[in-house]
Amino acid sequence: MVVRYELTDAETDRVFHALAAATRRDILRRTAVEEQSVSQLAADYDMSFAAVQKHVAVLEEARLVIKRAEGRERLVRADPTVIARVRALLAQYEDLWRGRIDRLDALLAEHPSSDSTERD
Amino acid sequence: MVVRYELTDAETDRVFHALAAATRRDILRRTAVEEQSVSQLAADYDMSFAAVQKHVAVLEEARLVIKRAEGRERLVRADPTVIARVRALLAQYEDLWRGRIDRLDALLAEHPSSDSTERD
DNA sequence: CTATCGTACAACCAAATGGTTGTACGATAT
DNA sequence: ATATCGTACAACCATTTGGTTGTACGATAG
Repeated sequence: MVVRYELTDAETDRVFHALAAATRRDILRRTAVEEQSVSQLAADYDMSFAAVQKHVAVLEEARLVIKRAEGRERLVRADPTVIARVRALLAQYEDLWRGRIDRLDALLAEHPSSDSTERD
Repeated sequence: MVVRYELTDAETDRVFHALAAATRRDILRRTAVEEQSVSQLAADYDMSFAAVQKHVAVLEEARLVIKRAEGRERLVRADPTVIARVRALLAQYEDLWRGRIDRLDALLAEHPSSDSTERD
């Protein structure tokens, strides 16, 4: 039995909110390709370092990126696990539309459930 | 050649923002299963009719739902096409992470492109 | 040791968000 | 004809968001 973590409503809110800004999506893309320090990221945007720092924090709270310390730098890298869960959630909406839903836990989609079986 | 509509940054912002609230995700689920009037939707939430109306408007502006008039009612139904595009976008982030990107248009992900080939 | 780099964080501000109530108006039911 | 239902929309308000600048502090370079 694979313990598949389900996102709560609040977590899902945070993830979609984090994805709802082009700068943050860009940061996600860049850190998906390669780990980047906050100042490396900040260098390419037309806003203050502190602003970029805040965008990274939003991504971090949504657990879309992970930050680790290396000397005085903070290296940011994308973590695809939450993205995968969100993709699965969106797929469920499409399945609902197609009338493809039969399993109860799919109907309960977003509502808290302890665990379920892996399929992906 | 399949004309595949790509979402602009602003459109993507709107879609993710629309998805970043549990009430709106619930409306999307309900209208994915069956067309619902605005007051049918509103009946089940602990907020004013006007508030629900606004949530529906946000979903509509993101083109996640379509509203049609039937007598004095406005019937809302989910439209899965934008969802599908967003799922594809998220899949690209995962692909970036896995180093699976080889085609140029995938690297340009979100940036405006006239058309591309269908694969889904 | 000192200067600087990378970061963290607080305070502040304008704009957007998410709720409310009130008014208006066409469609329907009596 | 009148009352009511379903909706639209404006005005208002508290909170959140997304930016700013300024200060502080550990890590590194000279």
